[in-house]
Amino acid sequence: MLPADRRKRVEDLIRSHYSMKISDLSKKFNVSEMTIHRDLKPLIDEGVVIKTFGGVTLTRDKQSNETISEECVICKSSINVRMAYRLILQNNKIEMTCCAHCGLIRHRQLDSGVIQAICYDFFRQTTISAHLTWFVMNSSVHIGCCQPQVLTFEWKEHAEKFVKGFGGNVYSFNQATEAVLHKMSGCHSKKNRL
Amino acid sequence: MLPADRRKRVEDLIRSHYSMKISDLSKKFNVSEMTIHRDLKPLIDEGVVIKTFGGVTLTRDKQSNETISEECVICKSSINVRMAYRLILQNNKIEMTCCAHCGLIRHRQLDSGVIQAICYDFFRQTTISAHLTWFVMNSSVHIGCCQPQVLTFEWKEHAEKFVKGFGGNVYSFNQATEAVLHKMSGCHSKKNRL
DNA sequence: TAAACTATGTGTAATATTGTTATAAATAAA
DNA sequence: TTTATTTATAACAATATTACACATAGTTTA
Repeated sequence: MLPADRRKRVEDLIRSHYSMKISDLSKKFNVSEMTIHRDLKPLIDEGVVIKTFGGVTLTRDKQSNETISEECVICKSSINVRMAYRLILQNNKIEMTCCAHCGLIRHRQLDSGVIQAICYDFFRQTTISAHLTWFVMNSSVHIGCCQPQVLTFEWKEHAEKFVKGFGGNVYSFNQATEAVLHKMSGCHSKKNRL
Repeated sequence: MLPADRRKRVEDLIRSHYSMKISDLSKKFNVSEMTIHRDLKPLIDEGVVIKTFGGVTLTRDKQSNETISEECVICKSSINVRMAYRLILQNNKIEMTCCAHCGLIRHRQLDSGVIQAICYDFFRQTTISAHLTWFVMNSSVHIGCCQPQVLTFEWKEHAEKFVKGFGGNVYSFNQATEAVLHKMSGCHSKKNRL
């Protein structure tokens, strides 16, 4: 491998891993650690990485880089923003659940403690106030989040057409809350996520 | 072999391999390394390639690689990963388009330069090889990406049920490629994104 | 034919890369 | 704390690569 290619790949590796050990990079490319140190020199000068004892780290702010993976307050699984349900509380805190299923449960739990709740259109990912959202349950599509699955739509038309294709029922906010609680026989199944 | 032919082939080799070692080129064409250096001179002056110690590298790919650009290579809009279409190229580079619409166009452009292409299930966001994907066009749902809109599904059943609810047609990879090109009357509309 | 030009190879000095060593610094262990 | 281990840095040497000058062979042109 050409030196230039190795240097590029070293940089790519650090960028994708956030931090790397010098010894690992040395083994990976089958060169001495001194060579890795030398490969790193320009990146350090540019301010791209900083050296730690035994390794290198991206200088970029860790927070802004890593996906601050929050977990669902109900089922504790990691959250895919696309399906998320957000609850804005009286104490100005914001809670997030992995999907409308957990969201409706949490919403019912906190009840009047919730000032506002928002979810996202399943198709277009637009933001919708939960009270104006159309919920689809019992369809034949399984996204891989919680069961019974609850999908959210901004437009009733979309929800109804979805049901036409994939089965299930369309609910308003209040109907959906009741339906979820009714369906749940006391337990909450935590499924694998994407 | 005529010098001019060799020079052409040297350039082609670099273009297809992204980077090459001077020593390998020298052996391949049975000329001295000095001759290869001289063959490279005009390419360097043109800015097509740059020399690294022991080899040459394409300059343009370095650009697209350094600025890991998250914009669609076709329509230049920012990319929502959910809809993205990824093209893995022969030179190990990866290109990304904002949606299957742009993806199919790019795939057709590069043709055999594409080793593999992947897209994501519209519902579950699972990864699918483009050749095995089912494409839905002309449905009544508009996501806000490019028109004519192309949605991608892993399962034919999902695609068909989607069409049942939202109209449109289901296409295989080859059919979709043709359909997109046929629909496009020579222009590519750049639409607002989410 | 002779001059001019092109293509190519060779030799050499300058430069780049790399690994090894020794020494200093940082960290871990006692 | 002190000691041991690991890592970093600098200096050196070996090797690889490059750029340049020059020589040679072939081709074109007047």
